[in-house]
Amino acid sequence: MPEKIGPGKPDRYMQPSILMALLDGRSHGYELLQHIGEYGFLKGDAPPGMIYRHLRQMEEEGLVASQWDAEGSGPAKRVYAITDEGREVLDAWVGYMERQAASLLGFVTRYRERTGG
Amino acid sequence: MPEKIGPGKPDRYMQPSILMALLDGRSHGYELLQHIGEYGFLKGDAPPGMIYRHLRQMEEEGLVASQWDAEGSGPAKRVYAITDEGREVLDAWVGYMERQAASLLGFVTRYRERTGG
DNA sequence: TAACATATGTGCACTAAGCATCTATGTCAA
DNA sequence: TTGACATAGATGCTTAGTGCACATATGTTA
Repeated sequence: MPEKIGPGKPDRYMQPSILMALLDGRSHGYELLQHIGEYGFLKGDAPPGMIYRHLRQMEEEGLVASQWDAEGSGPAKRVYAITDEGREVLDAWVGYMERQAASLLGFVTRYRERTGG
Repeated sequence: MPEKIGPGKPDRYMQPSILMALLDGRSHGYELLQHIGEYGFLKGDAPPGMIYRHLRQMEEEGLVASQWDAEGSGPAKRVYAITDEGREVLDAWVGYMERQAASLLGFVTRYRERTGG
């Protein structure tokens, strides 16, 4: 399970961002697009194609579960919810992110000490 | 110049690690291999092929400069030194890493508040 | 002289990103 | 009533970067 997190995955943190957003309740791709930027890991908006691919891959891995929702206005939505396994993976991600933050701050400190800036 | 740093580059931070190590003085690939793990961004050792490719690409970009050193024991080494441009890029990296650490800690805090753990 | 450590590289398969594009559906205004 | 627009989901293609195995060369030492 811990092989699912951490590098070599890039530092956009799409997966934990999606899982985190789903902690607040079920949602669908198009809606998630507009919220996962809040965490500060994306420059602009996430490319739309990206999030759908992530969601489907995460469903294959059992981290989220989806069902179609044709209610409401507009076209049908594929609505996702986080699973117990998703919660575990998110927890592991948070641990990794904490360690990563510590490494980053250590690096920054080391640099400032050397350059006196 | 700021396009050279940040995502989509992965979070192994090879480039800033190499530049940082070269702040302490000129060095060569094989030696750098054994030191850049100290910063905490690599699981085990960096794959040897990786570092040589990075060094040559960084030389193309003008961040480091090399010359052959046949002195001393063992085979000749290609010894690298950081350039002024390399120093600027490292400085930009450090700024990026500081912001990244802040985002990470923000994410972690948000998670802990939600889950109470 | 064969094994080993040092030192630098190349080749290939795989993954993920980035971007453009495509499909479909519902809404609303001219 | 049809054409524009917003919503929603998905695919195709190119490129970048990784990971791993392997190749090459030189000096040291048993």
